[in-house]
Amino acid sequence: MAGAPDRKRATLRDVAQMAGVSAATVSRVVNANALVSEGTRVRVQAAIDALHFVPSAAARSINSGRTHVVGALVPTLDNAIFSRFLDALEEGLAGHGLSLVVATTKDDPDREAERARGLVDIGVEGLIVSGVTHSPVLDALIEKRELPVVATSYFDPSYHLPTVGYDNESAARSALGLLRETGHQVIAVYHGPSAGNDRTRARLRAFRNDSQVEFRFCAMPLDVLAASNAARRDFAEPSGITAVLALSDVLAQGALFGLQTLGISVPGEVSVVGIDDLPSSAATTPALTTVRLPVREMGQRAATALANWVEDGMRPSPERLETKVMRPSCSLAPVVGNLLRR
Amino acid sequence: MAGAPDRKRATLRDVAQMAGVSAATVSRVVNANALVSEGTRVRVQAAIDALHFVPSAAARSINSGRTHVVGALVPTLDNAIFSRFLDALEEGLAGHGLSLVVATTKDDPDREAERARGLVDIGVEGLIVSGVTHSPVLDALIEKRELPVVATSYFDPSYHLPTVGYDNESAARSALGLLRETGHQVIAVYHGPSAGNDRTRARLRAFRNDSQVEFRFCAMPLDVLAASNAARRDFAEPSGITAVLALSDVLAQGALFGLQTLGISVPGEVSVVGIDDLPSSAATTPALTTVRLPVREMGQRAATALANWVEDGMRPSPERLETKVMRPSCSLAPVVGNLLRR
DNA sequence: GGACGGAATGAAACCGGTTACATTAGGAAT
DNA sequence: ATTCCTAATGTAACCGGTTTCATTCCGTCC
Repeated sequence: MAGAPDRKRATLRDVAQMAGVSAATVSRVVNANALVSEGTRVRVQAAIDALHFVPSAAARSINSGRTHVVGALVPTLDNAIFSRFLDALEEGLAGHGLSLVVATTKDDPDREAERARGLVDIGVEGLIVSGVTHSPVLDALIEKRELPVVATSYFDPSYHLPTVGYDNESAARSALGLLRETGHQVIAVYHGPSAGNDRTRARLRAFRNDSQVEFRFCAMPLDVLAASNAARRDFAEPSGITAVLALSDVLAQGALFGLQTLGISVPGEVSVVGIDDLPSSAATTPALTTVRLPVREMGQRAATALANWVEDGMRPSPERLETKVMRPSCSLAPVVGNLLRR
Repeated sequence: MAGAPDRKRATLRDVAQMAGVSAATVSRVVNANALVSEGTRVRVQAAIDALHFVPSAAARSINSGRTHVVGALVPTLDNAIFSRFLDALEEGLAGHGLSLVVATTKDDPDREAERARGLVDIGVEGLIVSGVTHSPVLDALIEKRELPVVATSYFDPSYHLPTVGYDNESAARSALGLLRETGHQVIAVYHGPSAGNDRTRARLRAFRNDSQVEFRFCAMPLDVLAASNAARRDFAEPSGITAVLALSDVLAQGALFGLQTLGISVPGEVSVVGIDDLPSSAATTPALTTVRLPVREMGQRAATALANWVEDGMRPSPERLETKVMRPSCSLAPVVGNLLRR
């Protein structure tokens, strides 16, 4: 509304001059320091308002050495499991007075390192990363700055950074266990890209050396339609497969939808098991049998761990979060039933 | 691994001293300035490496006046529609050399204002907000700092901030139009909380003053299970309702799942229409009829608009993004069919 | 051999705050 | 009235970079 006079933003000294006091006094007023008389405070505040003065964050942090910002590197936001995690993480960090900068890596270690460099350049005080496989460039950067970094979605107490997460292999083994107990012998394993994603690779390790069960591995993009199409392909004609084990719920839901399109009953004819436990997995018909990954809790724990490290220099201990089988019988049936039908 | 000698982080002058040069020269080396001899450069670089020197972001931005950080205020990350938007936004901003800080508002204007204050305190150069209804505190803050702010998920060229978004009322009207054309006269409208959410309120305006159709409004938390339960309640016994119009796909999916649980055929007996077009909405059986909101594009456009404003001072013009009816016949059927059955 | 020009470097001011320390004034205590 | 203490405020250094301008050194040209 005003003309063009105030081109540059007002500084603390501008305010001081207008109020007829010293810079120190203005600083005191801004920081609610008690040692300012009421009269002065009012006068200074008037000048602050008149000049639209807002203190510079950069100038502040140059003194305190703090930015109150931490960064998170996640594969993508376009997957409910990460966004839930971030939702909890953001909330937890805010509770500690920290802000969260996000950067997506698309599961590419080089891109991750590049983004991490960007985050460090803007002054993050700590970092959240996913998994334990990272570019040497990133490791060097972390070491160079002695940057507090917490690795999530993975539990490995021997890793050189503290991990806050679950055991991916064991989660997959839980899912597999359900299928074995109920007699399934030919299982389609649906999973997302494993290159650049050590969580997926860890889950895949649950299927090594198994002489009793035959696995049909099927990699696909991590999206519902891809899994639906895969199921439509795999079950178009009899194949002997009696179950789909999806390494993430997005794919399990897709498989379920694809089977429904084919008119194949779940769990009557084919069993479906997932990993994640997305909110929507409880609502499908039938509800999905899945292994719950406690991502909300992981977000809170990671927030606290990183916040304490950043604020008090307390390097956190690794934390293992328990996974849990949800709705074990909803989309899962003994194989006898399936065999009878197909 | 080293002992405890280097407690404080190395500064530019530490490097200068070790390399036996002036601070200015170190600065030149760090910034790849051409006017440094090869020998000096090597010597300085060695000192930088030895001391693990990383320049301070704060000290940098105090000179440039730039932080290269912008903030986004969204209701929640725990909804695919926002996280997709942020995914695109983050990517777009990164392309302009800007980092993104996220803060969640839970649709509470006070919390929004408080978080905005936090973002300004850490030095964001611009802001992305959702909708056009904000706390006066936030408006004052924006005006005071002359902060570039783009409002999204809403289109209103008369709003005092530039909007990049779609017309919510018209999106809801499109959905309603589909149901009217096919003869539905008693429609359940499922929607999330409208307090603090002007997008929802705008969508609800599409249902005013309609003498031909009877609406049964039903507010619920924005989550699949809530909608599933609502449907199970509403359709447990004949009610005359022939269609569910959900103001967001999460609820439409929930309604679909709930109906399936009851054994009610969609669209044979009841039609379901949503708004959003989540990726998973294309995969359900039947696929959901829905009004697509171009949130990815909105993220890109908002990123460009804000980036140009921040970088070049070019205040963007409002941008209207088109919504589009998707899969008009999948979960929608003429009412004759429904009437015959119920 | 002296003047000139450009490359390499340094000294110091500066950015916008914070803060340790000095100074002043006014009231209480003696 | 003198002394002492404290509240209120100012002065100036400082944080860690960037940048302007001055300076030095050297090769070149006349």
